Formats: sequence, structure tokens, C-alpha cells
Amino acid sequence: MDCGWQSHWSDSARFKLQPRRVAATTVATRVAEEMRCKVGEEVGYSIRFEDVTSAATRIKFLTDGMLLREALVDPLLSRYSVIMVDEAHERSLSTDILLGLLKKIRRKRPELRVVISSATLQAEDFLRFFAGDEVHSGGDGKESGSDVGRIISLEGRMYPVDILYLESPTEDYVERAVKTVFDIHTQEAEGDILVFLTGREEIESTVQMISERAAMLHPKAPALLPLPLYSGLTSEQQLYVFEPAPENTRKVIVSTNIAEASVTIDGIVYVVDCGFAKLRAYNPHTGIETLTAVPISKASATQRAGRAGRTKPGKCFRLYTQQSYEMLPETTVPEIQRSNLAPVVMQLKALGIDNVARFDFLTPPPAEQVIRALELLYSLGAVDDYAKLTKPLGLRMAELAVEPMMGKVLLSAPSFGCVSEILSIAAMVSLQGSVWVQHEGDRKATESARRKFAVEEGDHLTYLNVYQAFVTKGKKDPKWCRDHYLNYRSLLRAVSIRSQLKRYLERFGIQVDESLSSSHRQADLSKQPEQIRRCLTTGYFAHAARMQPDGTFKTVSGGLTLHAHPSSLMFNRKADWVIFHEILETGDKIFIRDITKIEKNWLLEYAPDYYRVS
DNA sequence: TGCGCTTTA
Repeated sequence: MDCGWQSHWSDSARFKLQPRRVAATTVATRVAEEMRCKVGEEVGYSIRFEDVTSAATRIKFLTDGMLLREALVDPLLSRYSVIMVDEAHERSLSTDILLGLLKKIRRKRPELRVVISSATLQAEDFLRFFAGDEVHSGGDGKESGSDVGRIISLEGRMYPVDILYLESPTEDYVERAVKTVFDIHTQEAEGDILVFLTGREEIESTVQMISERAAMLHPKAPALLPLPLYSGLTSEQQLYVFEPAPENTRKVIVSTNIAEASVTIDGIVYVVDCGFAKLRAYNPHTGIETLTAVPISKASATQRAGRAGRTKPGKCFRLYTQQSYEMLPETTVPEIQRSNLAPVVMQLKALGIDNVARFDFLTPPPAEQVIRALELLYSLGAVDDYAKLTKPLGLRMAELAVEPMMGKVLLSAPSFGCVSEILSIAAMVSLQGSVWVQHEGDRKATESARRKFAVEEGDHLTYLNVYQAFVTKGKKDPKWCRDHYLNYRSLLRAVSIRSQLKRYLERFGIQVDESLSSSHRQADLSKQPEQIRRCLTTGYFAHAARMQPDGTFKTVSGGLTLHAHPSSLMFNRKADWVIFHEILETGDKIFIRDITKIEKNWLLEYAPDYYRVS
């Protein structure tokens, strides 16, 4: 969408937390306006929880994830004659799957037009990907080769940006970034500054340093207003970066990668780029994701610099030498090559692609990662000995909008009599840690608020407790949430996710008895926690660990030392065997998150093959 | 013992 049009609608798009979803709705609104119709008539949009289309709809804007869901019921996407894939150069997981799928569909539906919008750098790759197929299939009937595709260039409205490098490398880019900000402030013409750093901690301390030093500026000199920007902030906190700075004040936005592509801020004239970003990587041997700061790609550096040239000519200060720039990789490794592929493999199989290894990926993921994913799906019972999706379990798991392990838990729930509770837990876990609000400098208050909801057995039951309290006390009362340090918007989202998951289960013919979950059924409550913990074990047996006397955990094989994440109840409690939702390596420690106590023999009971005693 | 880059169904 970076082809000059964006400025028209970014005004409404930029304020929201979910840029992809927002882009679909605002673009639809804009195009409907141009076509003088109402949204939902000739022009509509479709995003999770919201389908604003009708029989009259001719142009539909949707997220790529939504289109993949549609392909589950309409494998040839036969209702569309033209499909345009936007922002393809970002190479998100779902974009890559979609491109492979579209290429496959075009073999059966050559009349389908595919338009791919991408930064120029990668346009050739996309053309080669699709054209390669035309040439190949045109081998016996040459005529189909007549339309192999074209590259059309649309020049964006961009002002020139001067790039400046360091003459010698810096030891400490945070310190250097602060210095650069003040150099710009005292020596350059007016205009706001955008600083790219890697994470929350770095950003908060930089903001702190800038405001301390800014206080020492001459009282009559222009002021500096440093503002943090990262996804962990609430949307209210994010809003500040879009507000115009007060009179005689220059804004300095200190941001993660979120400002590189997802969020656009007008008025930026100077960019300071540290040259690093935190990226996810996945180790198929250990199944552990890492999250570490790595050098960015040239494409990324170009994108960052471009943020300075949106309103007038700008400058980009790179906190590295031109020599180090030359050594950067051209592009960032696509997500599909650095992710846990279990959800991808499951999705492809549900789309009828059984031989995932032979699927035509734009860039294939490492074979090891595919094998690892298949092993997990097999142990969950989602695929059979022939790696085919099982019926109904595997098929249903693929249809559910949750990861395979949680999908298995949801589908096991009826036999443990805890469907309602598991629905709430699944919804809460999918919020990915945004249940509690972050209060810097107020850790103790957050801690004690959290303790009020704590349940002895662990984080999952604590989530259930929070969810039940929210729907009875806090749903209509944002203040109740603030008082308890709970994220109101996140919890509302949990309610939507839960009702969507419930609809899926009901479509599978699973009855959801909501009366069991209400607090007046005290009699059931004593047995219920154990059933829930057993049920969780049926999906998360591969994520089991045992606490050591020193409070750390060891994996079942004993090879790895794990630490309870400080946000977990188990951070300062005793336990024996546990299962956990997530495992992540940051810095030099491996953390586990969302932890619940279990009994060792449950592992053998629910995963006899996985934990076979020889 | 002390904390996660982003996005979506």
C-alpha cells in the first residue's frame, strides 16, 4: 500500500493496534466512498469477527489469514476472478502460504488474475515464482505462455532522504542514539525525530535518558519531548505519538520495528537507525524459539530511512558504518523459514496439500522443520501413519483458530466435562500475555493485584479465575479492570475469541454447558481443577518439565534448564511436574510461560507413545 | 531467581 495513496487514509488507520485489520476496513471505506456506495454493498470487507459483505459485493478487502480460511471451504477460491496480494514483500507466514496456494490454483484456473503488490526490490522474485510455472505448464501447449505476467511500477510520493553513516563503529548504540538526538536537536532545522531501537527495556531507558538531558537545555531553547512506542503499550499510550508536539517542542519517538512497516507517523523528518531488530527464530532440534537482537537487512534499513521522507526531504542517521551496511543481508529471512511449522503444516493439509515437502513455496522452509512439525502432529493424533490428517480429530484441529496443542485440548474437553472452562482458558492464553497491564516502576502493585486472582494449581486456572471475574464484574466496567491492573481491551477480545471458538465446537456437535462454569455450582468446583489439568495435559504433554530443588525446571529428557518466566505464578512457588504453554529463549536464559502443575503419571496416561517406557 | 520484535485466524 506504499504507493502514494496511503496518506489519504492513514489518518484513521494509524490509531489502532491491529494495522492489518484496520487497513482492510479503512481501505474499504475509502473505496466505497469513491464508488458512492455504502460499505457492505458493492464494496465490503472481511476480518476476524467482522464480515461486512453482501450478495452485491464485487470488491472485498480482507486479511490474508481470512482468505486462507475461505480456501478451506472453497479450495479454488472460485468466487474471485482477481486476487490482489498487498504488502507481499513483508513475507509474512500467511502471505507465503497464500502465494503458494494461488500458484497451485492457477494451474486449475488459469483465468484467475493475480496481482502482487510489493516493494520494487523483490518484484522480480514474485514474477519468477509465478512465471516459472507458466513456462513449465506451457511446455506442451505453448499458448499459455503468452501471459507470464508483468511488473508495473508505481512511483510513490516520496521526498529524498540523505543517508549518513558513522565513520567508525559504536560500542553502545543506545548512548550514541541519545547523542545523535541532541545533535539533531541543536544543529538541524525543525521536524520530528524517529529512533529505531530493539525492545521495551532499551526504549524506556532511552526515553528516560533523553528527558533527563532535555531538562538541562536552556529554558528558552526549543524543548524535546521523548515518547516510547512498542506494541506492549496500551492503545491510549500509543496515541501520544500521533499528537502534534506542543509549541516550540520537537517530538522524539523511540520505537521498535513497529514503526518500520505497521505504524506510520506523519511529520518525521529525521530517522536514527541503530541497525538492529529483535527477530524470532526457531530451533527444530530443541523446539525452542529464540528472540534476540540481530542486524537488520538492507531492505529493512531502506524502509526505516524512508520514514523520514514522507512530508518533506529528510535525513537518516545510521548508527553503523557504510562498510557494515554493505555487509548486511539484502532481505530479511522470511518468517516461514524461522517459525514453528506445526500450524502451517496442519493448515496446508486441511487445504488438501498432503505432501507439504513438495508444496511450491516461494522459499521452502528447512526440511527438518517440516519433519519436526509432522512428528508433533502425529503425537497429538492429528495425522496418521501416512501423515494424512485424521478424521475427525485432525480436520477439526485445523478448522479451529488456535494452535495444534490447544486445538487438541479443546477437542478433549468434552470427555473431561470441562468444555466451558477450557474455552475460557484457550481464549485467555491466545491473548499472549496481554492480560495484565504493564506498569513501569509499579511492579509491586501489579504483583499484588495479580495475587488476588492466583490459583494454586497454576497460570491456566488463574486465567480462568480472571476471565470469570471479568464477565461477572468487569465487562461493563473499565474502571474495575484498571483497579485490578487488567487490560480491558484484551479481556473484551478474549470474550470474542471465546464465543468464536464456542461456535466452532457447536458446529462439530459438541455441547457447551455454560451452567457448569458459573460460580454457584460449588459442588463441582472441587473436582473441576483436576479435570482441567488432565485435559490440558492431553495437548501439552510435549511441553512437560520438572522443578528442581533450586527452583529451575528440567525438561523430561533432562537436557535443558528452564526458568519460570517472572510473569508466571510458578516464578516463586514450589511445584513438581508441570506443563507449560510456551518456551522462549531471550538473552542467556530459556523461559517457560503459562505453567500448570500436573501429575507425572498423566503424561504416560495421555501420551503413552510419546513417553513410552521401554 | 527478574521480564516479549511483530502480526492474524
